[in-house]
Amino acid sequence: MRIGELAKQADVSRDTIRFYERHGLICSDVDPKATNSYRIYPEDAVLTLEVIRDAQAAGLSIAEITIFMGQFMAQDADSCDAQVFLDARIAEVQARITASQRFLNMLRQTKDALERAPQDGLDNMRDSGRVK
Amino acid sequence: MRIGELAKQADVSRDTIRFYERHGLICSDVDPKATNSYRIYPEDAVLTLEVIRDAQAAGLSIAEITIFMGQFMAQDADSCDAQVFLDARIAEVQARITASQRFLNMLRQTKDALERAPQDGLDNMRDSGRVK
DNA sequence: ATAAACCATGGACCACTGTCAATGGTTTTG
DNA sequence: CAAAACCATTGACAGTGGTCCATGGTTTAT
Repeated sequence: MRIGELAKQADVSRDTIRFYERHGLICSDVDPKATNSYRIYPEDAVLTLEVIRDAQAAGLSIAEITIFMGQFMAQDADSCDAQVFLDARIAEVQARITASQRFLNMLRQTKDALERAPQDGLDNMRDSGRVK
Repeated sequence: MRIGELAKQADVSRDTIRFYERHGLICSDVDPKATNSYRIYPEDAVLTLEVIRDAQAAGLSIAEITIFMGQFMAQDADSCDAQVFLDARIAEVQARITASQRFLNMLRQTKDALERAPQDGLDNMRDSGRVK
């Protein structure tokens, strides 16, 4: 698959793919029996890009995702470092999900308060959704 | 409360507080009967900073959080715009949580695979956690 | 065969979210 | 009272995650 096709299937820009590749997130090679310098991407690059999207949504940096991909793909997983890394990421992502859900509740309460009293502000909501 | 105290209680840097204030996320005023130019923050600024943290974890930008704070606090909530805004944020945050949970599962599966076979890579996991 | 669409490379540029340093004033503390 | 700790303002700097443009080559469609 060439970059344009991959970009279309994964719904990211060509430049983003190249950016990821520069950072070691995805790989490609050149068709050895081709005269051009076009890069060929494996079919599962689409899946990889989807994982990257999820990982970013979960708050990981490009550098962290690169490490994760290495561990996910690796034959040579250094299990000690990997355990430490994975445990840290798991804890962080859990914390982020918890915080996100807390904030989601605030969004919903704000919306509800607004629906109940569209004309006179949110005063009816005061101290109803406060923590502690 | 002065900025240093707020920074300590909310566990953010003074500069970050000033940055947020410049962007309209928090407010302060000067003690009118004071000779200095020190800014005074209300007690609930600590809570505000906690909400900001959650909102950032949920993926909102500073600009979006500013809008949300305005709607949360506002007497003058323009309910039509606010509804649209809140619905969009709710959908986005839900999507991010879902993606984060998907990625969290990958992290856990990777960790489990590593624990089960620390020495010979992750090949035992191949095609076990794939979607579809 | 020629225009339109694609590709690679390199580097400049961008918005965002802070952080730091310099300068000069104020308060607190020993 | 003097040093240490605090404060405000300004503006420069930094890291992250891309995006855009120019140049020049290749493929595809008409």
